[in-house]
Amino acid sequence: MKEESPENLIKQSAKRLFFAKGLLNAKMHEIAQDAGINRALLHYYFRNRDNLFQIVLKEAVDETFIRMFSILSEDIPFEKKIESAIHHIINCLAEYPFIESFIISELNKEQDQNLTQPLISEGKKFLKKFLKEIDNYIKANKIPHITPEDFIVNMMALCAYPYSTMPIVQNLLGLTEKEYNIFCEKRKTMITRLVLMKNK
Amino acid sequence: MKEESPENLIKQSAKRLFFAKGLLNAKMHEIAQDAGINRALLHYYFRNRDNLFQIVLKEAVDETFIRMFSILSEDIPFEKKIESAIHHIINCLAEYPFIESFIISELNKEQDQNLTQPLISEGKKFLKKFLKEIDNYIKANKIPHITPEDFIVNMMALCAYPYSTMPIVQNLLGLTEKEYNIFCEKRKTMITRLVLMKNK
Amino acid sequence: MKEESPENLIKQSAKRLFFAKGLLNAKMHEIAQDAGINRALLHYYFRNRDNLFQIVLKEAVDETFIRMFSILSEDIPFEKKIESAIHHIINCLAEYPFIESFIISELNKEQDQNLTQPLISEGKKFLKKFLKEIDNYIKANKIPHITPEDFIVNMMALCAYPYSTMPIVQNLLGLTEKEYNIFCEKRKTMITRLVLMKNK
Amino acid sequence: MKEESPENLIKQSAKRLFFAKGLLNAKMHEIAQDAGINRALLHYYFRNRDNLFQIVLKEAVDETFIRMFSILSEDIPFEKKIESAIHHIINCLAEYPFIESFIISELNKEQDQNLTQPLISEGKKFLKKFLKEIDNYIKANKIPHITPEDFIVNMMALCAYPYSTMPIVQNLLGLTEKEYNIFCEKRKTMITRLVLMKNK
DNA sequence: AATGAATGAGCGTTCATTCAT
DNA sequence: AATGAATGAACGCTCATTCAT
Repeated sequence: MKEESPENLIKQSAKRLFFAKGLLNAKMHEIAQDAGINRALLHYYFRNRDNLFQIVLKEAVDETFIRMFSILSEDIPFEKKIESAIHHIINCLAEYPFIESFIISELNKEQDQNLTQPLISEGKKFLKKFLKEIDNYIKANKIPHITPEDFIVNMMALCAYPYSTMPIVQNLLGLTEKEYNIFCEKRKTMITRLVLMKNK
Repeated sequence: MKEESPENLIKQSAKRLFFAKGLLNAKMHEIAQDAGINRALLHYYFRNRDNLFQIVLKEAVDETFIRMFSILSEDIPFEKKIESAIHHIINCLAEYPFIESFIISELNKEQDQNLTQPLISEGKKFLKKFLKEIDNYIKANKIPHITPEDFIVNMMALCAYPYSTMPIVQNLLGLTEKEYNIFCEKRKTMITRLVLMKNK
Repeated sequence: MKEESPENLIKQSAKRLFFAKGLLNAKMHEIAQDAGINRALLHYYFRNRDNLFQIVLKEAVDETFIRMFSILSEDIPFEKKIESAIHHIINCLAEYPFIESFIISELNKEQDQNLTQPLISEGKKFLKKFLKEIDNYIKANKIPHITPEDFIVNMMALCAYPYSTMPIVQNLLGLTEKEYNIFCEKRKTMITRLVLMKNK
Repeated sequence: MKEESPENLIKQSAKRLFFAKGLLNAKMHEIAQDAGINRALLHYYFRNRDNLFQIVLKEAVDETFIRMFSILSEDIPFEKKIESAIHHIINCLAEYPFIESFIISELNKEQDQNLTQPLISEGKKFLKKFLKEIDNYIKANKIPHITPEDFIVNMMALCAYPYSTMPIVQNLLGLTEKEYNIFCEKRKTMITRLVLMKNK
């Protein structure tokens, strides 16, 4: 497999620590250790910390959010798209539960906003069209009290929250990691019904 | 006022940086600077970083989550309690949007689990009773496809998500800080209706 | 004495290593060690390496070269000024033999030219007037084959060379450090006579 | 041509960076890059940095200083020899202006004194004889106030100084690189007259 | 109570050097 | 002979913490 190359090993380790284990401030030496390589080799391949950030973040954002925008922009029935997007986003979050936390945490450091520039600009472009589409659905189905903005925030919230809060909620509910993943997985259909108001 | 004491100034600054501004890894010197005092004085009052963490975290957890448990344990009609809790949690998050992110981020460092010990144990005790109460409500109102666990996760998710993701979502929706706060505020009633399935 | 303050100790050590011992690339830890203090304290007082460079270099340049410009700009007889300047520059070089080497070495790294900006601009302004003064002297005394530019380069060369090359020349001439300093000191009058062409 | 061999390419690059461009602390990677070869190949041919130093330094010292000793030891009229030596040393310095700076800089690091051992021992042997020859010339021509030691230091100083200080002096005099080289070149005859006291 | 000064541990990064091919 | 990959040692710098006053 091509996965064995040091570049990929490093990127996998970085993603695992940043996005999967939630070590938002993982040290270079931790990443190197996780990848089973020397600290200096990390710089040999990725120059510096920021560069490694940008690369793994871009890949992860493309796979999850940009892909979600793409799914929701397809020319298929609205309800189908929503279901598909919910499945996609939950599948992604099951792999990288802390990706949103990481992005937010980086943003709050207020350094190079460039990191999320693509995500924001792509997202705005996408939203402009999509909010209208939601509005049509809301009116057509006479869904009360919910704005298009609420609709999309609700959808994301219901998907993402149990992942980003996993360390606490899993514990509170007294579930094993496996059981908790099943719990989150089952929510796919529940969330779809809830946001589309198909409560029968 | 008691607020002027250095202890309180420091705690306020720590909470502001950690929970309000989302600087999850704020440096001691930043906190001292924000409080307008000397870096060494910080250690004089709070010994070390971890100790400061514990103290401000305990206070914040008591004010938000323990208080929420308390509200939801009161002996008043279920729907009233839910509405009250939603108001409470959103009010708290409006002040400290990143408190959950902070807790999770600290937990992922896997050091002293003691930090959230009280939150977890209190929470488990509370949940044991409350999940049954939800179950009763679900059956009584014939709400389909939703488990008690879903019910509470949904409630929290719909409240918390727009706060923890504020830096992105506010930007994506093209709202000012003020407009975004109003947007979140308005969600109170929407969320109440949604989780209680009062869609009329 | 005020010399005992850590700032001054550090600056003295930096000057000693850079300008006196000729360790043009002295490490921060060497300077700290020479000053008898902690490595981190160096940054406490001088922020970073470049800042320390700038400060000690500016002080040394002001004391030696800017002062020389000042002496040679005084309104006293030409021959007196030359004699005075030669004494001044040799006295300075006796303390910091490698100051010129340091400046050149830094310049060749081609980073912040700002370091020597003041020296250059002050020097140009000074030279414009002074070259004319030399020209008058050359013509008045009918000194043959020497341009004003040669005159000043010769003067500096005769003073500076034995200092910048001390480690070799002292050894070649088989002199102790003390003897070599006396040798250089004695050159003051010889150089004065030579550049002024007073060979009687 | 033999010049194309990697060894020679590397040596040329090292000399260019060390002696011509004045990058006294040029990195191995800069030398390799300048030579258009791999960083590892540099070690293949020259083992380590110190070894490369020794080799290029020995070659340069032989070409300039040992050769100068040789010229000044020839059995021809004193004044002829001086003139010839001045021409030789200035020609050498025009190619490698910073060779003396490099030697001194290395010496000040106080590691292997072996580097300049040959230069020193050859020089001492040469000087022993030559100082007497100068002394004879001084007495024969009744040159006042100048010792044989001064004589030779003056000669070297007047030749070398404008080269080692080129980055500053060229700038101060407001000359282009070409103009400055001509300026230094013209000094040959002036220096010859000055040290031999032929001021007519 | 309050502060400037001081320190040790650690982090990101560079660099000469070596290894494997 | 030649090169990409890999490593250990060191360097500049930061930061939490302590000391002295």
